[in-house]
Amino acid sequence: MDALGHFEEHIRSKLAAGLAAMGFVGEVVLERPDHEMADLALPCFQFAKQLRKSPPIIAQELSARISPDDHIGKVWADKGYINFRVNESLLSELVIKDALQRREEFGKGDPRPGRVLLEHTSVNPTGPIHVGRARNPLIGDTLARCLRMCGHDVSTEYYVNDVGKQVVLLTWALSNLTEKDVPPSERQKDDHRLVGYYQAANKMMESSAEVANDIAVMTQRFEAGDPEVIAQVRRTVDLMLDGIKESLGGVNVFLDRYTYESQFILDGSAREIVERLKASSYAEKDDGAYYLNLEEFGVHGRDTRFFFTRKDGTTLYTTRDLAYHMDKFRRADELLNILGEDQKLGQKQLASALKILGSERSPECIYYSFVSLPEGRMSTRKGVVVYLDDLLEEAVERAYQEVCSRRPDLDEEKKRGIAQDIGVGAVRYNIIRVQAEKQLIFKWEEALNFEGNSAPFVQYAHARCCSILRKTGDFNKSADVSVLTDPYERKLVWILAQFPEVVRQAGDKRRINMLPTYGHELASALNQFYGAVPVLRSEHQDARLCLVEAARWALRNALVTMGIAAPEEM
RNA sequence: GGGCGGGUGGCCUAGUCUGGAUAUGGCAGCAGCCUCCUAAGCUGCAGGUCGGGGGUUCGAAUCCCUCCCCGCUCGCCA
Repeated sequence: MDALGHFEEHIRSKLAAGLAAMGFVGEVVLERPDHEMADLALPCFQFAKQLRKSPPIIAQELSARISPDDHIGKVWADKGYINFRVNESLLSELVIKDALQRREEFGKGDPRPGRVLLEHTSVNPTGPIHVGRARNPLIGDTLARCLRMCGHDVSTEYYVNDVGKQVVLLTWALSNLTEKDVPPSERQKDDHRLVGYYQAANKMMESSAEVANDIAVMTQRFEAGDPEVIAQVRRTVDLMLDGIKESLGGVNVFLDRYTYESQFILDGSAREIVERLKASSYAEKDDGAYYLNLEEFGVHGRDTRFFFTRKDGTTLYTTRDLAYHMDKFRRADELLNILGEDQKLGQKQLASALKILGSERSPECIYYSFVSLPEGRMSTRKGVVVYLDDLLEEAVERAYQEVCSRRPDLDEEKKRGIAQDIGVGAVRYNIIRVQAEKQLIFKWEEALNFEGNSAPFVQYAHARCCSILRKTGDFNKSADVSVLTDPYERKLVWILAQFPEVVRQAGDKRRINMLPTYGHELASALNQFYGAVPVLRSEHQDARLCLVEAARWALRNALVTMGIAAPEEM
């Protein structure tokens, strides 16, 4: 248990004992009021009925039963509440010691059992990744980092859709068209370059029966499991995927594994799923195509029919996805999927089908709303689109301009490095800070915000800590921190103490937007302390340096958990 | 039409699961602060029917009902 947890537990048990003595049986749930008001509090209204006394009197009597001790600094009753201030010296000592000793491990939870497989991104490899879908890798990667910080064993995975008309069409385009047939691409990266081929082939297929036939034949061969065509498509997809991987790497997203959809055709597992489903009592047939009737799974109306073969007997995306999930369950204990909100029905059907297949487990899904533009939904086809590459490039460039104007003293390489950290951080932070279900409209001025509630704000606080620490050299790391009694110091310690719990909750509740919220709060407390309390050449220099270093680790670890670099100067 | 998700000052947002004291911050606006550890900062001011209505409760942004608005979705596509 972290330091703060001990305090809470201590106070809770004292309260429970006190209430029991007064005749109350039940649960005691503490609250965290505004820090100005109290550290911890218990509203006493809930006990009024059972104890037949008014809340202020209960609070009064209960507070009289509890006296300050090594954990409790102060206890008092106020307006029906019983308030606590913890023993600040002890809290400071425990929290600061914890941070200084555990350093990059500060905030990390104890190892938890079970393997977690987190699938994210999985965007179709038919074009560069755009901001509309960029929430997926950023939420997925941040959640993976957060869960690891919580102590989970996590691996991340991208499901590559290398099956279907779209990728066959693209493959056809690459072997039948040349550079002359397509408009020049703005970027030489393959994922951008290939879009022209895809669009040109699409047009040709519409206007030429011969081309359409070529592609249809190719698609049939693919679906029949022709290894040659599958391999050819795979090469095309890999070209596109390399571009996507590069974009992801640009925002610090790296996946542990890429699983190709075609695998489940080649190894026969999709076929096996078909046979097993056909044998189930839910299977029905319409014009030769098989489906599951999911009426009794709470899927109503027209959605109750969940097709798993075409009338020609070939498998569908959903069939392969089932095979994939069965495969994932063999490799992990817990499955997490990050999905666009358009996947909800499909996932409900998939979960039902998994039950029919005899799986007791189903994946846990986290859905996000697409990022749209002020003019509407993003679409590569319509040209209303902002690519992740463009956003990142712009963010890094803007950051570079800022660094140049603020820090002309730095050398070029350093300025570029800091600009990179800031640009990437700003992009990640701005997407992560909003809860996933909320619809988000992309605005350049917000995405490129370097002030206020932004990554650079948190990074700057970290750089400030580093700057102080750099100037001082060695100091007494076991200095007596009980001298840190200034309100700014106490506030900072209090927020520092929440860090382990914030990480835990962000992971357990799958609400990673708690991380930026906390990061901003922590950075803000550090900045206020910085402005109000001198550290260097002050009377409590060593104690304050300990606090600064503890804050430095918390800021750094919070940033790293968000996949954002913690530059030492900026 | 059905299902799911969102609606919090001009704009963005936390809090909603687990009801509790004056609703969290940011942006934009206004007024201040760099002879002192980096002003990407700090301080102050101004700005709110928590979509509307009803209910439950000592107490509702939070729970229940209802209505409104926005998004997604309802393929033998992937």
